[in-house]
Amino acid sequence: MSVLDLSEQEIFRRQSLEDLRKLGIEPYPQEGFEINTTTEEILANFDPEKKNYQNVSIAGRIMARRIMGKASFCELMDEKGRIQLYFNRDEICPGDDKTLYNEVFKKHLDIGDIIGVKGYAFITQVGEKSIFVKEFKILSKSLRVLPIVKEKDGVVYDAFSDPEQRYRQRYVDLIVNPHIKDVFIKRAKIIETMRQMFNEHGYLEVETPILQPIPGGAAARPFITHHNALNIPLYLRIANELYLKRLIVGGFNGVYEFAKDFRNEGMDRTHNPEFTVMEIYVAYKDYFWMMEFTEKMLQKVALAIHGTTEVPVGDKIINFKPPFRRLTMIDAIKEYAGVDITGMNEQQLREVCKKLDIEVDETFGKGKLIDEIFGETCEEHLIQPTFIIDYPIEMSPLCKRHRKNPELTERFELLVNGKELCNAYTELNDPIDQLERFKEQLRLSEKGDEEAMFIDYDFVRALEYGMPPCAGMGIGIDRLTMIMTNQPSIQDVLFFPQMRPEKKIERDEPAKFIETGVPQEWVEILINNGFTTVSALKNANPNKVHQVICGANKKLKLGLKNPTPEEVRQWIES
RNA sequence: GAUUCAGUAGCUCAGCCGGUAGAGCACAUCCCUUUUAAGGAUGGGGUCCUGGGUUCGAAUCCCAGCUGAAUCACCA
Repeated sequence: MSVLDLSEQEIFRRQSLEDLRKLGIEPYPQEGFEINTTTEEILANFDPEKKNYQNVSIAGRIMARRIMGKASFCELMDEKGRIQLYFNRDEICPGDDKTLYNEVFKKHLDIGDIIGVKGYAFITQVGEKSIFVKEFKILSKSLRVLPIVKEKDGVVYDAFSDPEQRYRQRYVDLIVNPHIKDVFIKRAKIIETMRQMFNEHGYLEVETPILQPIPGGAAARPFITHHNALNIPLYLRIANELYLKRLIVGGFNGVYEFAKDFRNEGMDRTHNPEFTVMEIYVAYKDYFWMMEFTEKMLQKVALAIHGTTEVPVGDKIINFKPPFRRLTMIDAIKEYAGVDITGMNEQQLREVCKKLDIEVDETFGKGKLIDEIFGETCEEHLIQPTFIIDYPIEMSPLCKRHRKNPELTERFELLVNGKELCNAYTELNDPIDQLERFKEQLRLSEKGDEEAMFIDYDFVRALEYGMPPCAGMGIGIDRLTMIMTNQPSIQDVLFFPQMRPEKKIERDEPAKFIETGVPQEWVEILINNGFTTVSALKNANPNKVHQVICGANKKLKLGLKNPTPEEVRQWIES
């Protein structure tokens, strides 16, 4: 990296780094730094009358500096919060040599540097709990300038708010917007709460393949990759359902997995190509049992995060207190679209769509038509948690037929805030029916449905050995976190959401320019004026190049002797 | 994929009926012994996203592109 690529401030910081080394101070020391408390504990518990916290050792990042002659204040931020540090020249440097304060502290420390300090807690004249620093140690020098966010009386100044930069450089976001951490702490708590509940029931947490030869268990386009040693294609899983059910065949009564799934589809506020789903399968249960289990689970999660079942989401309050409303899909359509679709055939359903002004495709079968009607007319109304039950059979190839109506399946989805949160079935364990359903999917696929499922013969074989009756449920952890933390976008509940790659500027070494005949003094000027590669220079108009570099020479007052246009032509044509 | 908006200093943004590029914070030098969005003085720092066009002259107007955001559409 050339010095010209650095901002002035970055150059100053690199200079400080050198100066520190010259003073015998290693800016990146090997040894650790013992800490014995946190900013949070001191601020919460320090009491001058008790004379506690008189020997503290803490470490963190410098987030603000106020220097005034012999005394200075810094703000130190650790994982838990910020506390003010008080530096006094004669305390830091008791002898005659004031270098440590005047040079090291005042000149070579910057906002963003990580330091360790030892000292005692006290209260300043203005009444702020602070640390009186007796010693400090540089633990890591920061060479980049942090965006500085200031705050007074709850008003934030110069917030670091550009979403692109926040997501691309999440580490900076977490430093300067520490409240972002809360979302992720809550996310971990949500998962912990669920895991604890499952374990109490005696269910086993398992891991199943992410690289799968057949991407099964859902309808979605997969990511494809290749295994060299076996010379076969492999898919990143779109779901783990079929593997978990194999384990139920194998004799476990309950298995669950927090799984990263991958789908090669669009990205938006509620979709990221990789996302987390929790799936759980419990033997000898049906979907009614699973609804109650799901209600209890969500109630526990809401209580763990909010201490109440009432959760604020946007301008709404969502109440996770069981029991949740249960509504069949047909009744939902009756209620919100005002149409009774009971017993309708495909043609009649098409007419309903037309009447309701719902766009449909020729390839849609009955199931998809009903799903469209439901999606268009009902979803947005289902704000409070609502189980939508008994889906048409065409949409649910892994779900058991309804015990009373063979056109339907024993499936429920839980809708919250107008969005699907959970999906669950009484699982299909009839191997012959399962094979038929897979074959129907194959027909849909041949008809052009890109998301129709593949046939997994090994899974059918497993069912042929016998799977106990079983209920299964999947829940989107990212969406659950969005609801529980009141975040409108999936990007805000993922540390590192998928982004387009950053544009890289191609660049040749200066030596390559010199090889083609460009005098050394002009190389950086060319690079800085957009001719970053030799080939870019070769493709340029010689007159333009001449004008640009002569212009730069004049503008930057470099005092170089301008080359003749003929010389420039030779660089380019050589 | 469609529409709208945005891209100017390290950060937040102003300038946009064309005429030498601005502020606050941050940074540098100096002053200041308890300050707190510390303060005072001085100073440095910009391919005004990129490429074309109009023009004597473009950050500003026009066209195209890139990147991002919002809304909508699509997607179990």
